Amino acid sequence: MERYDPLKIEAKWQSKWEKEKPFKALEGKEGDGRQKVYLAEMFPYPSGAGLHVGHVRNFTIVDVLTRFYTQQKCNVLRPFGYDTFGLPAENYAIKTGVSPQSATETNINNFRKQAKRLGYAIDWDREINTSDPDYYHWTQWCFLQLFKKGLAYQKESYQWWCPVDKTVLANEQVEGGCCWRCGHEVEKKKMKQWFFKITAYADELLDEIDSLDWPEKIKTMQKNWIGRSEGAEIDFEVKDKKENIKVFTTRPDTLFGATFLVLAPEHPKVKKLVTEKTKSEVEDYIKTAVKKSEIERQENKEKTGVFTGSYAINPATGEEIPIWISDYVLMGYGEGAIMAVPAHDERDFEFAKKFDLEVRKVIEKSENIEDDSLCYCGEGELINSGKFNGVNTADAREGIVFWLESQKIGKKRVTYKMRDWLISRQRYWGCPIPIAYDKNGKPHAIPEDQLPVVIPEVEDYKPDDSGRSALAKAKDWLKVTIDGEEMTRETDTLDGYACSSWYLWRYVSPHDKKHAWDEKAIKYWAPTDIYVGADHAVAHLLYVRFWCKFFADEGFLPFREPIKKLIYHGYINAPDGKKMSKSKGNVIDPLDVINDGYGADTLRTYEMFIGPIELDAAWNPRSVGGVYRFLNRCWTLCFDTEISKKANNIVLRNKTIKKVTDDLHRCSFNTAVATLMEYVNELYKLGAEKDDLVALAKLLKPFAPHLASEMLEKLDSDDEWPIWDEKYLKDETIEIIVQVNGKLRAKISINTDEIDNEEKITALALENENVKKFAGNPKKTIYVKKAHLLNIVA
RNA sequence: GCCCGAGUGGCGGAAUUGGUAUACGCGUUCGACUUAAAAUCGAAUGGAAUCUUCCAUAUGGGUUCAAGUCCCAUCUCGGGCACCA
Repeated sequence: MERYDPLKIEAKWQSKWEKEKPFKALEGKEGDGRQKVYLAEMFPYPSGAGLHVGHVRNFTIVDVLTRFYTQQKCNVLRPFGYDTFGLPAENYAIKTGVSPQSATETNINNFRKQAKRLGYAIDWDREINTSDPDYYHWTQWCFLQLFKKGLAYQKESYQWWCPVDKTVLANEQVEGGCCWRCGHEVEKKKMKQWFFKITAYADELLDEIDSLDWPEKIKTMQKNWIGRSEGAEIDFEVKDKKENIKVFTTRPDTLFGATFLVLAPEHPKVKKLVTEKTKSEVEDYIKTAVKKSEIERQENKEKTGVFTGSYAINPATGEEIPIWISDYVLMGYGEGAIMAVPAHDERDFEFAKKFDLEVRKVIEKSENIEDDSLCYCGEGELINSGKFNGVNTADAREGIVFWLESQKIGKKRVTYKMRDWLISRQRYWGCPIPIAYDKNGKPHAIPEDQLPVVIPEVEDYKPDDSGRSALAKAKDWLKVTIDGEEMTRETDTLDGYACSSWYLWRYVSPHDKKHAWDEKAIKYWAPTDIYVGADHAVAHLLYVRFWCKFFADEGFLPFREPIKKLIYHGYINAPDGKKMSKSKGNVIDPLDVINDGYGADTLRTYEMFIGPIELDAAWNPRSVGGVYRFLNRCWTLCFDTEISKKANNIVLRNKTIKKVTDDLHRCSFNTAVATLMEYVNELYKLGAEKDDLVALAKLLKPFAPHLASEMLEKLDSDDEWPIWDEKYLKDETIEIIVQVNGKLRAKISINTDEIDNEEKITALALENENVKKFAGNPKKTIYVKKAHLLNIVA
């Protein structure tokens, strides 16, 4: 018998697949009558290091499902692409002078080669690359649609700025006060920047989350990120000035307890509130507050602030209350101003204590609540609140807002934590924003027939502190004529997340020269049925939903949610349980595992067996060997004719088919592999007939496609997914579990057709010696047919 | 601080709807084959008592005929958010 030689058979099948392209999605009539299934992974950033084991987990999940549905004769779309814009290629260019264009090409070629070495069932004719002008042409087109509708707009404001990468960052890209790419502390810088108005879809993004077949964890994270809260907007008149201050509060019921106002240091009205006496102190405070980094703010939550010198009138009490400024009030949320109710808000309480401001209690908590703190934030009955005395807080929230509305000094208001999406980047290696400015600095869209705006070649990729990208150095490129008028191009590029916000739709018609996506193809294939990834819970996965809703509104997409089912898998860590990293030297290279002789089938099957898909897992080299032994046993079973002998395993076979099929439907890959291992172990003991081996090869194919193909060839069989027959799922006899008071005391065997004969089963159980010992005096019996179990209560 | 998860042998984990806890794999031990080793095949493997029993699913309580699974409290770990008014 020939030995199992994975490297040899994998080369054979891979070259066959390369030639015959069996994974091409069927188009037109060919696909008729078949169920369409559109699967994708979050496409990779092709780094110079090549595939890592995390990619392999990601791609293999998609591959197992792709093959599972393909074997069921579905019409499957499983494309592949590369997310190529970004800092690493640009930083590499700055360091080495190798252009990002050329480094990207090298890396893509390597990624493609490695993905092919893993035997993935990819439709290679649909490859996309976000830095290809044929692709970003349409990213720019998407931008222009948003621009036309006012959903891409410019705003001058304080933004996160990374002093190392010399670019602004979105809120989602600042992690713990540091740049998500280089880890350096970020600063605030006042700049005019481009934004996408994602907040226009806040409610819909929130409301439709519950309908998605996504992990709860991700749904909760998105809900928290959107952070909807209901409350009121209230006008406070400024004493002796023709000015008023709007505040947002979720607790209008506490209005009578508002003893001062606090404005964010960046609040535009601060200038008008200062007096000769307070001016210099206020200006100093603003200067330090703006300079303060996020880290400093987090580390030191001690309240700081200054009095502006002005007073406002509390509309409920008519009293004068001082107006302060403090950095604990954030400009980006609500109105950037609050009414402080120190008796019923922790933060206001701290501030009042520090600056010796009045604390006025307006809520009496009910007696059964144990809370001795001076600041009570719960519910209760109003006191010191004029005509609202005695009203409970929940009713008062309605009542006071109603009163404010009648006085025209306030109204109901909903706010969100989510901000608009900052998309300008002062970097070279990104999609140019298709905008030009006229002499007055007014932005104009580059006409659609002049797209794509191609990235110009430059000599020096280095960004600087000018706040403009290296594109500004391409002097000729900067000039553009629109409608006969000479203009200057925008030099910012788009956040990479913009490029990945629509690629799932490009895949349906990747070579379309006239449209971002083809109308017919999108109707047939999209939305994506299963999307697999390990990151981007809020950023990418929220942006795709936002663009989907926008393009649905514009009539370009016939659906409002882009991803039906999301599989969010865990990371693979080093054998020591720590994150793999070059500096720690604990990186497992998947290509090494293959080339060490294990082959791609073992690697794939191992990563599916490593543990539940949603959890992190640690690499275990010995377990890789265990999976290799399993595949070896499959080989032996099929090719060693001495072991294969006539046997009757029809029940075992049908049970296995059902279990593996069910497990794949619920994405329980580790137990599917375990079931196949059990099956093989049983066949070793019982002997196998041809049908057993055919079933094995077909069920194994999603995990180990090369080996399974070799087996199917030898067995002269197609690969159509096997179907179990209900009538073969039952053995002739059934084991009944007999418990006494819930404890196992005996097992009795009956004929399967006696399963409903509770009387006989009970009688048999009570005859059992061991049962008699424990249940001499049975009170009642409970028979659970479904569980094959009889419990005797004694 | 707030919001989610999770805690099962020496290890990774299984138990899908409340119904035989520890599937499968690793490791370990023994045996077969071999001059020998590797590979392969077979057997055993939660703990304690020792022949069928007791104790075990982070800890303490509860509901139930029956709890890893449900409820309450506590501890530990992981993730997310973090002055969002």
